[in-house]
Amino acid sequence: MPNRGIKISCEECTTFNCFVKQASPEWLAKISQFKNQVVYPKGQYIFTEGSPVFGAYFILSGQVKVVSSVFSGKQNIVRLASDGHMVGHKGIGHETYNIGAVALQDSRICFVSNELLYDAFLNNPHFTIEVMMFYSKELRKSETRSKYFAQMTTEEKVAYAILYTYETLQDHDEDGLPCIFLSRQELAELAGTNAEQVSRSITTFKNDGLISPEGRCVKILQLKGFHQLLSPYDQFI
Amino acid sequence: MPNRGIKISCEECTTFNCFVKQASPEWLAKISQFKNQVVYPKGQYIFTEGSPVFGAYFILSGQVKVVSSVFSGKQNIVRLASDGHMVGHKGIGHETYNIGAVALQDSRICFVSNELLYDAFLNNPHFTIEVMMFYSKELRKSETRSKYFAQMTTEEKVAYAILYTYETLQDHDEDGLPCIFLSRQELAELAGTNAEQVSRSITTFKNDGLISPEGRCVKILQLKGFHQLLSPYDQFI
DNA sequence: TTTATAAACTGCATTTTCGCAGGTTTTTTT
DNA sequence: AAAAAAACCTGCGAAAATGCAGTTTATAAA
Repeated sequence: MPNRGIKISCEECTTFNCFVKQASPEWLAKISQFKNQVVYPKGQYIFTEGSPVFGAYFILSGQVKVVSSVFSGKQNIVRLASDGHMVGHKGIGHETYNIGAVALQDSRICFVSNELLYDAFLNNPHFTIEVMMFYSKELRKSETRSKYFAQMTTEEKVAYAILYTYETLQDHDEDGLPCIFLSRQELAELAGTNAEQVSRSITTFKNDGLISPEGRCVKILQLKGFHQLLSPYDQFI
Repeated sequence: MPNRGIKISCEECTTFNCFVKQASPEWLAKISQFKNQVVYPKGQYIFTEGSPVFGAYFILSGQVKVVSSVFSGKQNIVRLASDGHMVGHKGIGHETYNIGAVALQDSRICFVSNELLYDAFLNNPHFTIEVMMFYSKELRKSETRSKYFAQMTTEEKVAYAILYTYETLQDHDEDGLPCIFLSRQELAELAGTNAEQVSRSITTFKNDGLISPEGRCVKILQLKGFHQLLSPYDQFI
C-alpha cells in the first residue's frame, strides 16, 4: 500500500466506479475536502457492531467483509465488498450498527459524515440515483442468496460462496487464474454452514477438477463447472 | 374493494407513507395524471418472472407477496409488502423480472413508467432519498434474514416467518387480536422449509400457548413468546 | 532450519430435517 | 346440504447435516 500517509483526493482518485464520482465538480471538491481517509491493515475492524453511525464508508481500494454475529457467538459474513463499493450507510436516525466491517487486506477507505452526505444527496440527483441503484442491486443479490440458502444443499451453497467471492472480489494468482483467498471458516460463514462441510465440499470439487486448493489460495480451474453445478438455480447473482 | 372502476388520484390518496407523496405538488400531479391504476383480485399476478420491466408498482392498498422460483419448480417467498410499499422497480437496463408479485388479497396498485419515474427522481431529491432509504432498509432486513436462515433451526425459522408476516402485514381478527392469513405452504416458502415442518412447528407453538390456529387464520396469543424464542438472534427485522 | 501454532482434512456417531403416506379437517363447489 | 377438492396434521424410515476427535498439512515464530 503506497503513500500510506498521503490522502488521495476525489479529483485525482482513479476508482471511477465510486458513487461519489457522480457528484458535480463543486460537490466532488467539497466531499474531497471534508472526507476522512484511513488505510486499514488486513484484519482490522473499520466499524463494529454496536458502534454509533456517523456516516458512510467508501472503499477506494481494498477488500472488506461485512459481518454480523448472533448471541451464540457464531459469526456470519453478510456481504463482500471491494473498490468503489459503499459500506456502513444507515440513513438518518439509526443510532448504532448491527453489522461490522473488517478489512480482508490493506484497504484505503474514505469516510463521509452523514450531514455532508445528506447535503450531497439533496444537491446531486445523479449521485443519489446511483446509490439508490446500488442498494436496489444489493437487495436483489441478497434476496437471491436467501432463496438459495433455503433450497440448496450444503455442497451447492459452498459452490455458490466460492463463485460469489470470485465474482465480487475478482482475485487472480500470478498466472492470471481466478482464485479466492478466504479461509474455510470464512467460506463457511458466507455459505451458512461449518468449516468441516466446506472442507468436504472443497475435496469433492478438487476431485472433480473444478479447483486446485494451494494453501491459502483456492484456484478456480473451471468457472463453467461451477455455473453448471448451480444451473438449476436460474441466473447468478 | 369499493370504487373498483374509479382511479384514485395521488392528491386524494390517503396512503400517506407512499414514496410518491414525497414529490413536489407539481410532480405529484404529473405522476397522478400519467400513472396507471389497477385493482388486482386475490391470487392474481401483478407481474411475472421473465416479463419485461417497464416501470414500478406502488401499493395503494392491499397485500402482495414477492415470489421467486427455481428450475425444480419450487417457489420461494422473497418479501411481503403492503400499503405504501413499492415492488417491481429494477432501475434502467434490466430487461426482465427475475421475481414475480402476487396479490394476497384484492389490492389497488399504481403503475409508474420508468421514464416518468426517472424524471421524477431527477427533480425530487426528497422522493429519491426516500426510495433509497426504503431499499437500504429492505437490504438490511434481507441480510438479517439470510443470517437467520444460516443459523436457525427449522422451528425458529417458522417462528421468524410468523413474526415477519405479522410485523409486515399487521393483520387483525374481529377481536383486534394479531393474526396472519398465510397457508402452511406459503409460510414454508417464506421460512425456507416445507409445509410438513410448518405444521409440526405450529402444533408445538399451539401446545405452548403461543398461537391459536383457526382454519385459515393463525391468531397470535403471545407476541412476547415469539420474541423470546428468537431472542438469541439479536434485534428483530 | 527447527519448533510452535494454527488451519485444514476426514472418519464416525448423533441429531436434525426431509418427504412420503395415510388419515383428518376445512373449504369450496355443485 | 351434500359432495368434491384442497389444505392440514402426524407417524415413520431415509437422507442429510452437524460436531467431535484425531491426524495431517500449512503457516508463523524462534
